[in-house]
Amino acid sequence: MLLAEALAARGYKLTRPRRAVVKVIAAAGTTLTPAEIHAQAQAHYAQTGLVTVYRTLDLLAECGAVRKLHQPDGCHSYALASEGHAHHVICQGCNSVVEFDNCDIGALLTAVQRRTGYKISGHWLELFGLCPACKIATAR
Amino acid sequence: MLLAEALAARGYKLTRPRRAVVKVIAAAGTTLTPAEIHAQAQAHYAQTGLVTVYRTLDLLAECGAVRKLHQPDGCHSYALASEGHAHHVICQGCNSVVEFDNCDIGALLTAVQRRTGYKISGHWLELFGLCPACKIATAR
DNA sequence: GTATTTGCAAAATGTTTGCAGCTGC
DNA sequence: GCAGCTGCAAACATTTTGCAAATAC
Repeated sequence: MLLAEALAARGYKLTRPRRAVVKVIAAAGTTLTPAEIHAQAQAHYAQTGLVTVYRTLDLLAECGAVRKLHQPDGCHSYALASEGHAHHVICQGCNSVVEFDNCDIGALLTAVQRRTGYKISGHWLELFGLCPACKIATAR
Repeated sequence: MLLAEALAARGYKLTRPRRAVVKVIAAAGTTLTPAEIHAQAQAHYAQTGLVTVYRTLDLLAECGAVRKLHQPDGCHSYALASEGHAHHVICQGCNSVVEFDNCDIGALLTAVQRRTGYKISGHWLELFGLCPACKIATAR
């Protein structure tokens, strides 16, 4: 389990509630809110507290193992993030997420830098749409 | 004042607090939180209530005249948005924003659609960096 | 004149903090 | 054994709602 290793590698203890949170996120394949993670984590370890979920999410985000996503209806969900630079595509039907890493917007960045005079150091890109399953369901 | 017209065109009344909010946003050139807007709006119309700021922001966002921005440290700020499809570049030094509209990521979208099988219907892109002034200030 | 809009107070929601006890290493 | 971690309760911040009074048109 990569997430767990990410924590251990940084000297964080692998406690039962952390394991539970990590399991839930790793297994999900969808965006999850802290409350959802909390509810599901209790299946793995019943005493898991919501506060610990928040704290663990902070930790995982800091390690880059998880990313906070920003959806039209709010900014309260998280998803697994793999190593390196990647972005997410989110299904608006079922919240499933997949990552993609071929984000070549270098030319765009250069153009914007020239036009605005800003020195651009980071960007944030998210795509929305329908996953194959929801695409079919909607077509009916 | 374009913002005000956007409201009037949709049959909304142009009340004093709404004018105040609109003035603040139009004059800002930076991202603003509801609380900041509220504070500044009171210079134009002292009784402006925070609740009305929230309601006016909803209205303006619905008209597309204003957009909610998502920054690393939170998702509580708004900025003026011009007509049509555009994105924002935000200065991490002073929160100034400028828009750009040459967002040609069509090739990227096609590639991601092919690779993931998702039907992509929207995207969200924001750039972060330093404005010319902050760039100079930082260089010292 | 009337429907819309307002501000206030209160409620709801989401997140963080303080702290005594528990647990992984 | 001890630092780090936990859950609880309470604090906190932000946003929403109910409602009577005020206002734009």
